[in-house]
Order: sequence, then C-alpha cells, then structure tokens
Amino acid sequence: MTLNVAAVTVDLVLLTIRQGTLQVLLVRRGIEPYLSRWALPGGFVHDDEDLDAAAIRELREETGVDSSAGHLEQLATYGAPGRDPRGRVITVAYLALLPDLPAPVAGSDAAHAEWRPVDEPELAFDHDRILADGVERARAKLEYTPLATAFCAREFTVADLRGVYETVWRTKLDPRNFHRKVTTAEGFVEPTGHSVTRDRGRPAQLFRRGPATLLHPPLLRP
Amino acid sequence: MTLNVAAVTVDLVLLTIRQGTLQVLLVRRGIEPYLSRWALPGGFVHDDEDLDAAAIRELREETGVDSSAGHLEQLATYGAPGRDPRGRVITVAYLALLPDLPAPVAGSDAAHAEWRPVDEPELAFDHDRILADGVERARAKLEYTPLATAFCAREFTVADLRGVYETVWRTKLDPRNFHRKVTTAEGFVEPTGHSVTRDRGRPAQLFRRGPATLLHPPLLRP
DNA sequence: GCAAAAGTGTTGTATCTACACCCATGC
DNA sequence: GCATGGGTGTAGATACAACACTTTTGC
Repeated sequence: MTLNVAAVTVDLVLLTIRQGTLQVLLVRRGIEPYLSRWALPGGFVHDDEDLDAAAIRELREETGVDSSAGHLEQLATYGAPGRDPRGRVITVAYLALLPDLPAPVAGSDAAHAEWRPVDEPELAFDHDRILADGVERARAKLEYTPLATAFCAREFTVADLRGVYETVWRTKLDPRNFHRKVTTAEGFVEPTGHSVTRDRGRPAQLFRRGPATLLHPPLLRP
Repeated sequence: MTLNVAAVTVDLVLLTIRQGTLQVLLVRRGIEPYLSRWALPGGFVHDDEDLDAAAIRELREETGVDSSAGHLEQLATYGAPGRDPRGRVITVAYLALLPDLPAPVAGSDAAHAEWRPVDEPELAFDHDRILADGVERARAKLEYTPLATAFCAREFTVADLRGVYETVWRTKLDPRNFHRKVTTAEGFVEPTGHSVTRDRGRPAQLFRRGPATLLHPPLLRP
C-alpha cells in the first residue's frame, strides 16, 4: 500500500515576452507516451542535487541562460497516480520569468525547443494544468512584487515595463499613471541616466531594476 | 548520476490559535534519527494516492478533523540530498489553517501529538525551515484573502477575527477601523443574525465566512 | 452609575483614475 | 509644422488612519 519510491523530475515553465505575446518554452516529445506532443522541458533530479539546483541546471541546459538574468522560483508539485503511464512520477515544477533572449538557444538540448503562446492546448501529461498554474502565478506576482522587471533586459524604459504588464494581464494601462506609479514606488526601478529613442517621439529614460522585493502599495489588476 | 527513485512523504504544517498564540501541531520522534525531537506530522504517500489526498488523509489521522473545517493547501517541496540521513526523501509540505479544535484529538496517531508555539526551535530534519515558510505563507495570505476565517469557529465575532490577525501578525489593530473594513469588504463575512455576550460589554454580532476568495482591496500589514 | 466591549461618524491624508497639457524627437 | 510617444499637473473619487462619540451589556 505504501509507496516506497517514485521517480522525481523537475519541469520548467519558462515564460518570456516575444512579439508582444506571453510565450512559453516547449519541447516536442520524440518518444512515447504523448509522442510528438508539446511538453514542458524538464528532466530527472540528480543523485546529489537539490531541487533548486536541478531547476537551475535544466534552465541552463534548455536556454543557455544563467538564472541570475531573470527570476526562478518553485511553483508546485504534481504527483497524481496516473499522470505518467510509465509509473509513479513526482514532478516539482519551477516557474521562470525571462527577458527575450538576444542570443539564440545554443545548447544541444534546446535544438527541439521552441517558444509558443501560453494558450497552446493539449500538452503532454498534465502540463496544461502546470502551465496554467504558472501563468496565474506570474499574473498574481506582478501585482505585489517588482518581478515584471525579470521580463525586461538589463536596461529598459517605462514603456517596456508597461508592455510587460499589458501583455501578461491582457489589459491596457494608462501610460501617464503607470509612469508615475512605477517611478515613485520606492525601490522598484532606478534611473541609469541614459536614454533612447525607440521609434519616433521623445527619447525615454532608461532604468534598471531597483532593490525592492515587494511593491508597497501593490499595483492591482484593473 | 541520475536519481532514479526517492521516497515521497507529505508533511503537514498545521496552524491554529490557542490561548492567544499561534501554535503548530508537532510530534515527538520515537526513533532515530532525531530521536525525541519535535517534528512536523506526516507520512509516506500511498501507492494509489494523489498528493492532496495524502495530505487530507494525514490531516484526518492526526487531528480527526475534516479538511472542510479549515483550509488546506500545498506549501512547497523540499528535497535537498542530505536532509534525511537514511536516504533520499522528497517531502511535499502542506499548510493547514484550523480553528481551535473543541474536540480533543482522538485518533491513535495523535496520542503523541501536541500543540506548540510556532517559535519552537530545533525541530527534526529541515522542519524549522518548513515551519518558517508555512508561517510566512499564512501571514502573507491574510493580507489578500479571507483565509483568517479558517482559524475561526463556524460562527465568530469581528473581535474573534481581529484576534486572528493580531495573533498571526503580532500587531495591534484599531478595533473600529477593522470592524468597518471587514463588514464592508464584499463577501468577506456574512451576518448570521445571532449575537453573543462574551465577557462583559455590549453583545457582538455573529458572522460566518462569506463567498469571497480574494480581498479587494487587500488588508495590508501595518 | 461605572467599566468594558461593540459599533458609528468625522476629518485629514494618501492613493487612484481620468484626462488636459507640455516636452523632445523624426520627418 | 506635424505626428508620435515621453512625461507632468490637477481635480474628483476612493480608501485609510486616527480618534471622538454613542450603544449595550455585567456588576
């Protein structure tokens, strides 16, 4: 009756913003079960490895990205008996928020990986559910943390940051009020002193992420 | 190198409020390792059992309490290689918020279980860390959800609910403003029509928890 | 009556929303 | 000049903290 052992995997919900939409890194399965279906990237935890370390390793293997560039946190753990037909598998899911990677994914594992919209349906296993949980976590965290900056490059404009909120929340925000909110919130962003002209119009100041870990008061969804 | 299998346990952080302090249910270990140290209650996941189901079962075994009385949610998963000296153990921790149980814990497993203050130090394994994570989650969730009601009996006064906030947050709140906030927040509490006189003073109205799952706007920590 | 707890009213302050308006650039 | 996006000012609405004040009980 007691389950003595189970396989343990770490799967990643890697989110980024590309072409104005929220996208997730998925891999095409090359073997049964769920052959040729999209799945979250992931793999087995090593013998001498902590769960966080496994997630950091998988992130590097899949994207070539150092975990310090964006944000990585444990999401939740999934272990329903029938979720993998090959046997009992416990999956610890991690959520990462990443900037649009300038370098193409170069690693060997990433050859078959692709950025897809987060509403991609019919993923392998229970990955639909895991992805939905990850997206909802990201949406909620933008409200009361400065994590939206994890989607931006090292230096970004207020409009870039507003684009993150608008994309993740699927809403439009008032540019004027958003600007004030972000620049006056203690520790959210810091001016770099530089500025850029993106398309046309007045040049925008560049910012980098500030030291705050919580937004006080929060930036609530409309 | 690859870890093929690990033991999987579900451990519970059961929080309640007794005698005006936040307390956690702990058990004295009867075997090595960590013999006679306090530990979080928990046990192995069964062969045909989902993780949530295992948590609900453990809750019933330890407290005799039905999970519908309070609140139960997954907290986080812990799997550092050396955390259990007997081998690789992955622990999925659950957090429960419970009312002060009127019936004594009757189950057989609960014989050695005891309510202890949440600052109890030197727990077995990495249970200090798990407990701290659970307490912090509870503190944060009181801000933006109506979960404080999970610590209360089915019917409660506004003062009871305020006591929950004051105990969990270790702060004093203004009774007048708190009363207004709680009774005007949409769906937080519903009047039952009854009232009680607790000690002396004017009788207080009784309420039950409302249908809301989020507090909008939140009740922020001072 | 007095103490104690429940509950309401009010006032000043912070924050949000909506929008008028000015600024700096490309063409 | 004119379009475009960046950024500031301001008025009304909403929420909050602080606290005076009234209500209803036990003794």
